[in-house]
Amino acid sequence: MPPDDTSGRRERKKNAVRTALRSSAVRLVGEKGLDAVTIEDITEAADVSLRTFFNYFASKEEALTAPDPERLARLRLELLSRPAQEPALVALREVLVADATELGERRDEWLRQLSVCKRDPRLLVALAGSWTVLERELAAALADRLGSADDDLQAQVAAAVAVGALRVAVRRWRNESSVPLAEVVRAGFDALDDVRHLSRPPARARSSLPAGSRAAGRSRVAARSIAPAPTRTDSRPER
Amino acid sequence: MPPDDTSGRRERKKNAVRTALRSSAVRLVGEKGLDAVTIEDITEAADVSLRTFFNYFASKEEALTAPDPERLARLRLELLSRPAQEPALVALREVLVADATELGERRDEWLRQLSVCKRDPRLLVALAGSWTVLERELAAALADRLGSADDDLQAQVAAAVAVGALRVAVRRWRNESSVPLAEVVRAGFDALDDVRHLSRPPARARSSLPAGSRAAGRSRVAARSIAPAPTRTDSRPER
DNA sequence: GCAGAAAGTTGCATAACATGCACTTTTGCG
DNA sequence: CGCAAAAGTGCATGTTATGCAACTTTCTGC
Repeated sequence: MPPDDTSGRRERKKNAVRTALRSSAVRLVGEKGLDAVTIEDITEAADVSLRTFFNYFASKEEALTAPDPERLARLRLELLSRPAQEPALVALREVLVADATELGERRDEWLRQLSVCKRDPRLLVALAGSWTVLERELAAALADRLGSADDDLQAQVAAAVAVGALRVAVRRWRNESSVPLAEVVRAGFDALDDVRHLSRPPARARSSLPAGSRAAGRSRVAARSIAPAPTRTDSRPER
Repeated sequence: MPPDDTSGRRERKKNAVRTALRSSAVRLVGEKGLDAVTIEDITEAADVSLRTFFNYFASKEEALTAPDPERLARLRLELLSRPAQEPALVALREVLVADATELGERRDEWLRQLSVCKRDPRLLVALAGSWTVLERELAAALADRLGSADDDLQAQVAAAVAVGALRVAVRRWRNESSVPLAEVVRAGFDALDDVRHLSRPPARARSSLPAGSRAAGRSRVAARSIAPAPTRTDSRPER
């Protein structure tokens, strides 16, 4: 059995190379656009050979979107360390909000990465793939936490719902980046709270409800975005 | 301004070519595996030139996963024709269950497509992309329905949640294909119903609740899957 | 119906992508 | 130190993907 694997020169160097490739990719593509940057450009910026790139990523798109393995491992641990009787969505919310807080420290880096992905349909697909990686990781961790089978329906749906809220929140944050990411994420879960009642009239009909209790702790971004919607012009498949 | 576009020889031929390419792709990749089939193989089977392939799809993966534009348009119309005061998730549920019923007629075709996608990580990413296409379409339709802006947070979260449930349901159906797809989808929304309460203890602790009311209409697939979970061996990024 | 416009198909050329293989260098460990 | 495992590299090769310039089919108005 291979030893710990965490810490050690080898592991550190590997992370360094991955990070170098990823950040070089983000920077270059941000400057020139996806198609104007070759993988070779990226490897030269990161000072490794072209061939080495494919030891880390299978494509340019993956380099720009794949979630950090270390972050996934951290999320998994955080989730497992939540109190066992805590409802799944609460645990997910807290873990993801905490994660968003940490990510907020690299705010500009993330914003640029997101805006880069927004531009190219290929990157949107790749980004969708990376969300499902996160989702699977969370679902597996949840199943562990509940001691249930790995394909627990509850766990999968809970993870899907949470990641859905997160995804929408992040998409919104990309436009409203003045607000801390963590707040937007929490607002996303709040919106989830609104939508979750199958048998309730749509949002606009609820303004007459007692607003104090539930709406108390909500962040200001839960309100409708100010940015005018970019008019939908196409409905083509994807790219 | 271009005329109607629906019906007419041109449009019919285009659909025929797209269908031919897609089904050839599914068949060949199902037989030989993704990497053993070149795009040229697919175009020869569909009896068009290699160059024509790229008039329809940007990649092999897209040919195997992109949602049918006609189906998207139909879903949009169905959603818009639901009663205006109906809660978003109810409308989504009914539309998607109805869609699943129609899709159930091409049961084997869909099952093969799904099992093909399951095998290759690239296809899983592409599939994730196609889910988000569906999600965006539904979110836009919902926003229309509510008369709100195109980036309505409620609509986006509702669509994300619904597609999440659908996605998990379809994933499950791939293993439990003896049950009609529509039932599994409905069960997915039922599971959503369980998960949606942020402040409630996890599923296993709720067995003492009055079971009759909510659980009455639930399909039998809502129970834990029989199939033993394929043990998670890796947690690598994606491919 | 017919002429022109618009849309779709095709072949060609070309650069980038992606992978297998063999080889070298680095790292970890006794 | 010396060996084994892991990572990096160069090379060869087939595939993918796109722009461009024909050519063909379909559509529209007259």
